[in-house]
Amino acid sequence: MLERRAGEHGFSLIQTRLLGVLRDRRPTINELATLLGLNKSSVSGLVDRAERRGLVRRIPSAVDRRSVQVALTEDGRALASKVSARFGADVAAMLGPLTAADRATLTRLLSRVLVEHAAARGVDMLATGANARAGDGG
Amino acid sequence: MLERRAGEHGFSLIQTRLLGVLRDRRPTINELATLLGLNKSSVSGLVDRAERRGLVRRIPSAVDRRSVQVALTEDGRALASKVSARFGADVAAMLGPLTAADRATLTRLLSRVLVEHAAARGVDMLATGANARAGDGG
DNA sequence: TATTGTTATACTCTATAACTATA
DNA sequence: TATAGTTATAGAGTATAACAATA
Repeated sequence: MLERRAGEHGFSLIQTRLLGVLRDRRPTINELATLLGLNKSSVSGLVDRAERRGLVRRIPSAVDRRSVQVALTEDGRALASKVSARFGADVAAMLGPLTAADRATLTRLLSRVLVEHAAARGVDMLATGANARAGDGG
Repeated sequence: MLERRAGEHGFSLIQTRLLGVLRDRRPTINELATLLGLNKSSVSGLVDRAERRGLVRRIPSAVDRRSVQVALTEDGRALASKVSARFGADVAAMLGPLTAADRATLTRLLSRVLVEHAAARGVDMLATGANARAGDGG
């Protein structure tokens, strides 16, 4: 569903993940590669294409002249918010048939599965707040 | 997780979906395009690459000489089974932390959400048996 | 005329390896 | 020497449009 919503705005799942990751970070290319699980050269091209569309920009690092920081533009932030909101509405609609009590149960069980799955891989989802955001690539 | 398991055997998610779809069907290129949600020219290339690896073969249709049927080879079937089994084990391990009762509850609630979501799009999951198979592209 | 599948073309996405600028 | 990022290259995956063969 996220991919379909992104497609409505003419961009891909990985571009959506890029925008999502940048909503609360200003990472370097290397950090982005780790966050997205990609090679740094892949990220370089990804950022090129997003920059060409005016969604992100490269900011030279003040402390290390080899390095750049990648940040959302206003257009990029607006697009990320719109796609995220629509995706959230999709999920809400999908859960509509359940009673409120069943939705609460489902949320509790799934959260536990996901948190423990992440913990088994050394990621503390409760600490980062990643569990509260949709489409952030985490 | 499915993509990661597929990657262990050197192939992609879409190739895995192709093999999964072919486990109980022998569709034409056009039918595959509908099943996978792709353009027929994309499917033509997809089948080319799978055929080059010996995983599928093209069988000329007996009734329409324009048409071909795509079928798994023995190698393709073995690979599909192996990836499917590993993915099933991944899911089982992920649900391990839950009690048996919680697993049953989660299964019941998720099944209902998915079945109704499919029904809203005109797909009867209970009739096709698609709900009983992992990695079949449905 | 219409349909099936392939091919030509163009673009995104991905990785590896080589490169540059800086550290 | 080591690291950050880019570029060259190669390949998969995708769509559109044009095409050949068949219906």
